[in-house]
Amino acid sequence: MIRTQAAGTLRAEHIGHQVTLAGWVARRRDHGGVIFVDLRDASGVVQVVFRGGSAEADTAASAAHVLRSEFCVRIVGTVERRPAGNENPELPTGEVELTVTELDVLSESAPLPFPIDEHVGVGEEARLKYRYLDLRRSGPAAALRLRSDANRIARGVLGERDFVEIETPTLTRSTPEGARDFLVPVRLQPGSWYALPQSPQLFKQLLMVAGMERYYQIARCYRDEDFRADRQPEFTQLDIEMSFVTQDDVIEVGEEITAALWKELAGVEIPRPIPRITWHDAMDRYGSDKPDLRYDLTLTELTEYLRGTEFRVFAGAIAAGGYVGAVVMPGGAGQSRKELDGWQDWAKARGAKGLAYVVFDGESGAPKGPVAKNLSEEHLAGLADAVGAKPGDAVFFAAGERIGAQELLGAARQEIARRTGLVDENAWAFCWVTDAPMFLPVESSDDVAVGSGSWTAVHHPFTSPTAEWLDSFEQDPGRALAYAYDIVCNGNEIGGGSIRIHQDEVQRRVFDLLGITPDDAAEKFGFLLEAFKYGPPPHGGIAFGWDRVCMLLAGVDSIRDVIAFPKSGGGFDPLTGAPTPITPQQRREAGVDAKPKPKADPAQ
RNA sequence: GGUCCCGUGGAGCAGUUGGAGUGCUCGCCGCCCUGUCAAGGCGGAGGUCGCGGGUUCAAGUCCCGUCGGGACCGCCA
Repeated sequence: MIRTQAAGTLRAEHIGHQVTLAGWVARRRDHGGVIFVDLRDASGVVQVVFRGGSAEADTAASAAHVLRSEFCVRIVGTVERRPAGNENPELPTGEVELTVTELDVLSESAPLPFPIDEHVGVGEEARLKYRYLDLRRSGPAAALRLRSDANRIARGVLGERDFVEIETPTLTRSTPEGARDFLVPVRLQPGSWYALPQSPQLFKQLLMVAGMERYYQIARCYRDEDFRADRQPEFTQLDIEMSFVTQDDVIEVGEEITAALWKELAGVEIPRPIPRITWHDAMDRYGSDKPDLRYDLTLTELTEYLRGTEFRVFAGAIAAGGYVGAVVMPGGAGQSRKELDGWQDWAKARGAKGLAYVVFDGESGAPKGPVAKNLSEEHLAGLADAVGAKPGDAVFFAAGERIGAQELLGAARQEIARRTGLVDENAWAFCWVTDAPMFLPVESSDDVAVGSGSWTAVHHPFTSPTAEWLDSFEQDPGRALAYAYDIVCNGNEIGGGSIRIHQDEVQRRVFDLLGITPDDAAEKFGFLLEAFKYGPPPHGGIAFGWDRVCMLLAGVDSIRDVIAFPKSGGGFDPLTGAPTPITPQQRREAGVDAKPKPKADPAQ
């Protein structure tokens, strides 16, 4: 090593020691006769002092005048106690300083594109283009170190429980998650393409057939869909699969990992067991399959209460077998007309027709507003009680197809919480959402979901129905439930999984309902079905959205902050400039334009 | 594919109903300075106001288009 100590580790006990440090010039304070430099390395910062005195110290001091921000230097000196009154209690090393006898400039730094300074905000574009400089800052660096700790903790929990860490291919076939695939041309077989895995789903099931019994992997996954603050097309899962388990067993492991992470990295003891709510209850009460339970606000269904109303918006939904519901905005009656109109724009931006509302007068409690005029005396009289509103509150309504209307109210619930400060930013609220429906009706024609039936798998087509529905899911697919579960933290889905189908006959019936013919199935997942002929064990698993988990633990707003080199919205990497066009020769060699030769698929 | 917000020296921001010369803080360069720690003092350099078009006597400001970034919807566990 070219240094004897790490800068941030120097303490009073080192006083008198001659040490060699190496790091970067974080800041210099040149007083002419004495120069202070804050020397930073990965461990922290220590103040070094250039002062004349001896021949070599004079040489170092005069050389120090040319030091600039982020010069990389090696420094030899003596650790000394700072003069009385000059200690800096803000710094862990603030009791001491290094008096320099030798300075060696290892490399110089050009003027920086932005300051490497804790208290200066820098735009994300600049940060990502010079991410290596951004990561010299303590905040961004800490986020990556936290992620490393999370990996270590998860490996520890799983290792203790005899899980086997196994890597699976990234050049493979399409997997059944239902997102768009990234495709890779294959030079050796022009016209044929690999897909990058959307998850290791099929491989981890094969590993169960292989008798590994307990598998995990910190796996890179690829889905060619649009970006969000919590979504990149290239992301990481902590992927887990177990044999001979029930849903409760998987949930127990999931809680163990979650509890360990939050205990060590957030200093929080998560109360266990983590509460469970069924998917349908979550939709009914919170209008979301990933409810934020940091606040209490719930939805109220009014379908029965308002039956018989003449207000066309509600009557139409009820007549069509739909749903009418409401959510209260505490104190919402105090909003101006403009603010209430703003909610209409908010709803329209989400694709809704609008957001009907009634406000209750702050003193009389009398219902007011355009919708109130359309409701009968009776309906108005009992409304406040029905939805749990007090004088001074506002109530928003949604009507229409059940899930769609509930989701609108769920989004309104969140927005209400945000605007009225209901969210406790220091709270951690976890829950499991269980008993997800197996199927949803296929609506949009551009759905890339597998199969051509009128139903699509909510999770993926290998998800097992619950015991109650095992024999009967075909009879009422819309109500059939699956052993599928998500873990939710503060309104973020941080993980999800299911018990898989391991019986041939059940799998065939599910494919049948999804409109996947035996030929389709053989073509898409033939290798899996083949494997399942050879004594597949009952199995199930879970995958954590690792970027989101780290984002929450780091207390940041975007997964970009916990990814070393993230991409920006258009799939563009501001640092490398990827993606780039390819040369004609690359195009030729890659076989991008080649037609596949018809041939027998050896996987069948 | 859609909605909203942003784009002004290297960084972060201000710039009013369109009105003379685009301003501030930090950084950068030079000089001074022996106890600072987001050091201080003096001086200096650095700008196609993202780009293109339009309205106007006059555009950083208004309009249209376009590019880039961000948030959201669609899409996606």
